[in-house]
Amino acid sequence: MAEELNQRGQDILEAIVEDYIASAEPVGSRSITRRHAMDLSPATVRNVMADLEDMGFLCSPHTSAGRIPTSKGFHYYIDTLLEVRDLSALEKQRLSKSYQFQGLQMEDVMQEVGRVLSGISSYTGLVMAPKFSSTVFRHIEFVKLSHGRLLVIFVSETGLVQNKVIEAEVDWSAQELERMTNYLNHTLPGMSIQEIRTRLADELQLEKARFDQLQEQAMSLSKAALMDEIEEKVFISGTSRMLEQPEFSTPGKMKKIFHTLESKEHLVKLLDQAQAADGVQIFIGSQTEHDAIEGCSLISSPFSGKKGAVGTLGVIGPVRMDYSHVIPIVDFTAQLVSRILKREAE
Amino acid sequence: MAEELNQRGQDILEAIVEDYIASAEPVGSRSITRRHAMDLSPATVRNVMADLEDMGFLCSPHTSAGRIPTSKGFHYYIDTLLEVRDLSALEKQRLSKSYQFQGLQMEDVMQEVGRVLSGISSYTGLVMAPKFSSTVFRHIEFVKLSHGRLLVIFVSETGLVQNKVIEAEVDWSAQELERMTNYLNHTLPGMSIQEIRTRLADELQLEKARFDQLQEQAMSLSKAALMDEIEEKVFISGTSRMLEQPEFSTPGKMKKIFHTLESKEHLVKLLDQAQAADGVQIFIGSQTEHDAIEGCSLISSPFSGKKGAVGTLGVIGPVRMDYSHVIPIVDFTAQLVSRILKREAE
DNA sequence: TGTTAGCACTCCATGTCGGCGAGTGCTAAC
DNA sequence: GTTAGCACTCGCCGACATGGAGTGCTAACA
Repeated sequence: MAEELNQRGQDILEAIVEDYIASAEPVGSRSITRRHAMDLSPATVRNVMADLEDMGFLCSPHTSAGRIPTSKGFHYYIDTLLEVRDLSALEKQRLSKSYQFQGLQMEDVMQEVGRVLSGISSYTGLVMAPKFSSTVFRHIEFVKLSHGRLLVIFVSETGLVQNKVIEAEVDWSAQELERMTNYLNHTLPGMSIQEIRTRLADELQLEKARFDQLQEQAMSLSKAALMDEIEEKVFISGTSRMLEQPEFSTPGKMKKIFHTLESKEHLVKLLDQAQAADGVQIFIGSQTEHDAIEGCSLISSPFSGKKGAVGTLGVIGPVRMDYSHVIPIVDFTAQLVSRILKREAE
Repeated sequence: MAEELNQRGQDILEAIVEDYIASAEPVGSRSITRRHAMDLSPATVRNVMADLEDMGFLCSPHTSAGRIPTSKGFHYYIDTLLEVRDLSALEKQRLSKSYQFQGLQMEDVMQEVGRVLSGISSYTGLVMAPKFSSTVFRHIEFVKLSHGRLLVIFVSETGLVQNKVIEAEVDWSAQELERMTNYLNHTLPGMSIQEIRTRLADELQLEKARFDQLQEQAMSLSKAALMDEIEEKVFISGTSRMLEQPEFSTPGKMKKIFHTLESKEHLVKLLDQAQAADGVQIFIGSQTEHDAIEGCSLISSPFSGKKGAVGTLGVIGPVRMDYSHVIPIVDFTAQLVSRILKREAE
């Protein structure tokens, strides 16, 4: 995999990738010598290109069109050739300003991040909200709906509100509910859902006799409220940006991509993967096992609140994406969001 | 507008509309006589078609293609010719079963309705959740975030949860907050937000001296929490269905439609209009002043909870939509959702 | 030995042309 | 009032030529 490539080969591969990113069209030997001031003749470039093709960095769609980079080519470009410059202070400031966060609640923040991300990058923005199990408990509330049905409202340290309806076995009175609510709101704050779950599981193992009635009731209630995993929330913005990419202009490809973006489950898997590592991650087209987003690349970065990694944001676009532009944006945005989440939790 | 059309004219217009709905292609005189067993010759049909074109029901895209219905033609078809059959008991049952509502909270219900609506109709589903101002108060809760910032959680009679962050002028203590919360939760349930607002406005007119401190504090807090209009929530499902329509297969038209669907504000306006009337409403293409959804039709119906009209659901698709199929579905779904909302509120 | 110029070749994209099919409008006959 | 017939109009499609861009190969050059 770690193929050696001499300086000239690198230069030419870089030129091809950049031209292809700019034009979305196969790149010929001639146009390279013209556009990039190389003191080489087209013929020489052709030789090098033939070598690059043999090595798997390039391929030609037809005998006599130019060449386009393969995913391996893109990989090499990103890993070795691309130098990501940091954003200037001015750019950072401008980017920070595009976000209008004040007064928004968590969900709106996620939405807003996606919106801005898509707006500046000109691609489609993705944000996966903090995982439920990794959020830190701040407040819980029970509201009685019809007989036996309870609405549970859960607020995390970062202000994320989750709610669900549970069917309680017992028809609690308002007083009982209030006492349990108070109990839980005094006991649980500061713990993550994951911690609460393990503690709950532990305590349920002990003999019930050891608990007083209140504790027991509260535990059974919070078990119903917090044990189930809640579906991840993914916010997608600027899907129509996908339509602007020439490589997806045929109806067939569009349909495929839109189905993928709509179903969300593929995205969750992918973003989950990205969450594991830290810093900016790049998934290129076919590399992702799901060929559902064949032809797409994802640039993503996890962001974090107070306790460990909690969410992922990123930009999805064609493989032929402007990496040098988007990578620093994603990177900085993740930092920004992390800072905000930590501030919220003060 | 109320042009007279003899029986034959009606028959032929109906045939053309139906063929066009089925094929998305201009309809010729010949194919009509073939497909619909009319004992008329193509020539006769041609004469009638020429008349219909003069009257504005039809138009021909080219000198010598078939004819396609104008929006006026569609209108006439829907108003006069189309007979909407009710769903059979079996179909109703089947439709009811596709909805899996149990245990879902309000927001999920809206989402689910859109999903199913889009699934059965094969077009794009739209649901506008109950307007905030028309919902009936059930419960309110304040959670302190960082200094001075309060998360307000509001639960409606139907289990809809809304939340927002407010900046309180005073840094209330936990006790004060609890007292106010209790006060509000005892005073307000059963009133609609609209009613609460007017009452609030009225009482603020009176001299402040008449209220005790608790009341005054609670009023100022609930003013901050409930006075602002909250953005309407629109749930869109199955946007990719739009891509399947041949009339939107060109990239340009796709982009236009997707922008419209993404921005939501146009949709809110449109759905708002639909909410005013009761029963199924149909908006055809250019009739909607926003030509942003030119080439689209909307079939919608309001649904209601306990107090008056509260939301709208519908299906959006090409003008050439299968009205006879979709109208009863939208109609019945609206009834179904209304029933469920009323049941929730028992 | 590496680089370059030249040349024949391959393909795609574009434009033109003619035929075919579907449809129309008109007229004359029934 | 209805129908058959006919000339006419277009759009669609396949065939064909053309030009341009690119390639691979070979031979000459430094």
